[in-house]
Amino acid sequence: MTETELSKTYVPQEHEGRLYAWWESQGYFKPETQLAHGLADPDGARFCITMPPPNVTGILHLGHAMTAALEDLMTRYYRMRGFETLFLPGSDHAGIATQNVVERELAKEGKTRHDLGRAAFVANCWEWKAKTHARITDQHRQLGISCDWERERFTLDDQLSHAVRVAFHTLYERDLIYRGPYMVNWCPRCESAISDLEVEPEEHDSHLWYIRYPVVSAGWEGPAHAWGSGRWAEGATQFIQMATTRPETILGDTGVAVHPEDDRWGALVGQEAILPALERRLPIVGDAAVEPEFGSGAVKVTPAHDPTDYEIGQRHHLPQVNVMTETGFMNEAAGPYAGLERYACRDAIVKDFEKEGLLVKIEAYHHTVGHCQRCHTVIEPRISTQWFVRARPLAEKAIEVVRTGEMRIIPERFEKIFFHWMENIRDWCISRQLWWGHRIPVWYCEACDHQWSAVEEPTTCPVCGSAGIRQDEDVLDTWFSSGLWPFSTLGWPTARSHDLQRFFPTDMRETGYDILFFWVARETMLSTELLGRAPYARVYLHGLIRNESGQKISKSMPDAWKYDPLYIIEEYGADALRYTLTTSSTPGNDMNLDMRRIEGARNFANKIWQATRFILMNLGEETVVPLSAISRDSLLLEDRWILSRLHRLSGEVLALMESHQYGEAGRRIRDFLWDEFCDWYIEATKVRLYDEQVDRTTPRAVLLAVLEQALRLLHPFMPFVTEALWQALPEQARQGEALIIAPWPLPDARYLDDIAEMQMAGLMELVRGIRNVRSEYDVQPGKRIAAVAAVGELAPVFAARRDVLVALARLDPGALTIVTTTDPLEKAASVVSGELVAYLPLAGLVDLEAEKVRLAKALESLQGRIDGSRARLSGPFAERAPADVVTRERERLSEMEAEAGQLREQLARLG
RNA sequence: GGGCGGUUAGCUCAGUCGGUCAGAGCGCCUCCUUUACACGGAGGAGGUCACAGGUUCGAGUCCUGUACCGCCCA
Repeated sequence: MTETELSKTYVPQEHEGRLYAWWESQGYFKPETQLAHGLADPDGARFCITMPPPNVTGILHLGHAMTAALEDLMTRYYRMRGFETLFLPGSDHAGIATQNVVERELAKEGKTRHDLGRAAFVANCWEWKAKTHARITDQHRQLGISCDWERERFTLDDQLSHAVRVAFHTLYERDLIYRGPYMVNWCPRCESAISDLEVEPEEHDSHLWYIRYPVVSAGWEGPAHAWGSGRWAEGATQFIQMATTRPETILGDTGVAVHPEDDRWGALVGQEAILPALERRLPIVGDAAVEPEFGSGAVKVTPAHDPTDYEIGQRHHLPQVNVMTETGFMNEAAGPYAGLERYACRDAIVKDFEKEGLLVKIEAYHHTVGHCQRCHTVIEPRISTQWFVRARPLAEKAIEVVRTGEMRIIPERFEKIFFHWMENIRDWCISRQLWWGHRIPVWYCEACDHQWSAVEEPTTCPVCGSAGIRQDEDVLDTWFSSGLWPFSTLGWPTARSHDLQRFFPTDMRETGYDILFFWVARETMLSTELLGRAPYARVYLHGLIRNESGQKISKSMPDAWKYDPLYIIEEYGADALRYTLTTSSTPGNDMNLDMRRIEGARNFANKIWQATRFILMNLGEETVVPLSAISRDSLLLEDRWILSRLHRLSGEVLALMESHQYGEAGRRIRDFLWDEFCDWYIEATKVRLYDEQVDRTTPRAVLLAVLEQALRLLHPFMPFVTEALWQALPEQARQGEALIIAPWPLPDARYLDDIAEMQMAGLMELVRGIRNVRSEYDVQPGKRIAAVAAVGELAPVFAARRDVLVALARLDPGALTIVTTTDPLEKAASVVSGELVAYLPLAGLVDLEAEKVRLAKALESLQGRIDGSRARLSGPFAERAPADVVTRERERLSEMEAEAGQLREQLARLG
């Protein structure tokens, strides 16, 4: 796979598809291939990431792209480092979400899942999964991720389902899973329980209804007239007043509670109120949980429909009366309101209270209401028999692995958040009244009532032998199966599975901080409990991606299409998107994605494309000589400089990658390639490349070597363009058959050259100064001008590279004098940089007055800095600051003083 | 109510042992179609690093408080 010619600009679409197909067909994404090529040692270091499985409900968004970009960045880095690397992809069945989507599709045909029956409905879900899964996979391929598709997993795969059963069974046997009737969060639309985490609190403007119930007294034993007659409470002499945000729950009231020491109501404790409409007798109880400050100081108690009331009810043995159906309608217990939808009932009951004179007032009230994360329906607290995981013992182990550092979270501050959540954890409701998912592996015997959990499908009751057994109808929370992901995907519970032994515990979990509790916490708890180890060594959390105005990107936004990863890839290329995502933010912080940054990244890809084109078209006819075959003596200043800079960069990038500072690493690589390699080194080599009289082998070798190594450094950030360019390089300039499996460039200290860097810095400073003066005097860009450079001990160095100076500063080669020192020239503009000076006798162009002003201004600003530096050095700084810092400051001062001296001299000359 | 994050050039963002750190990209101004690149090159303008204290020889960088924005938990 080689190319002979590069197109005029980089067109991502021409390369991405074919390169990805080629990589995949060559098996480069597989650890086995690395071993077969001798690129990794089966007993050596390894690196493994399991991909956070996307939901099969829809399409990938930028958050997924972020995850994919970062994971693949790490994967490619470690693969090149020679670690045996596995990036394992997969997807998630997303119980509620998928079921909702499929139900919505059915609803279009006017059907419900009950019309189809369980088996047919699940079959429908599988069809949906097949479609969306294909789309998601295609998107991941377009992003260019190098995951091992042959190891792809899905949470409902046989093996993973087996893992779920083993996990459930194990926890069940350890008494870490139990079943019972408790207050849960119920979604009336999903008709299922959901966990605490799946409830999203949201603020609402609502009302506080102040109502009153008549209290039984000597003169009034109860209503004598029908509810709705307007005379229901006639004759009552005493009322207890309270406030509620949910009038429909009145029908489930089984008591009234007041604070025992409340002045207003305390005396009523022990008496009874009559529940309007239903005429149930409600004991008035004293309970310290009642806040005397809130509302009227008395509260109605609805144990079956409110968590707090549930507690109060438990304390005072109040009955639990459920007045609603699973779908949020009032049931027969609601008496005259049975059959009404819960909010219709609210309106009706308020109206009736008003009619009966029991509505005291209505106040506007702002409060938070829980909503279903998946369908946004208002959650109804409900007593329901569900399965739970005892979270506390699991949480303790999860806390432990983070405390000991076995698992570290990046950024570190999330460890505190993790601890806080774990320390206050509540039992996890894991049963869902759905059809799409892992059915709970518990069976009940009709004959003897035995209940047991099993891994293998039983046919008879193990106690009485009856064949009359039935499996629990419910399915498990999706997060229960995804909580097993880092090991179920590697073969657990088969302990001797090769992948499990080789790759577990895994090395990295990359995901958004928004699912730290949902997923990372569950994975950690299940892994520590079931395998006794943290599931991974590191958790790297990225932030949320918003649009450039900081708004959360949602499907309903009119310009949502602009933030579709596929659209961005089509428009700018996958590399541009990936580079932007990996270099524009820091872990744990949200990011406002600005398309201009993506455009800049695209431009960068094109820039290195152009640089490579330039190099390739200047290689000449002769065979390319690799840098290793070039004598060190033939390296000139700029060669030594760029090689030194490259190896310094390699060292910095290595340190940054190892400390997970990927963004900074990517930016440094860009800065090197664009600002140093392209703007200075390539420009400097033109002197030699365009001269047939000189040695062109050396610059060609250096250009190729530096480019090749820089492409390797950049590859994890921009895999496609770097591979495309690398393939275009002559074989002598690269090792191996593909950049994706090329060795990671490690710094070589032999190339570090402080002297060359210092000398080149001087040359560059002088060139910048000359360009500046040219610009200020409006010298035509093409015009070559004369110069006298007085550069002290650098004179021989500059003299040796005078061609470079001439080319970069556009000097007249016949009129350049390089000397150690010289008297200032008259009628010349001067350039001063430290001790280096250049005089530009711009005949006819130099306005002496303007030049004086210009130099005086420069001197003034310099003098300010000199004064500051002197003041520091004469103060306590000189004694208290570290020696090297003081030394550096002294050097800086003397350099500035030298420069000031030069400026004064020149000013004096100008009069 | 508790906790956390953010506030750096017009815009989007970097700045991890406190000492050329005041930066990048885009935008803006001037010039340039020079045989890699106008998805470009050269030069330039632009910020009291939210505010107030404190620690220190020295603070965008550490501490305390305040304001505004946002998030999480209860």
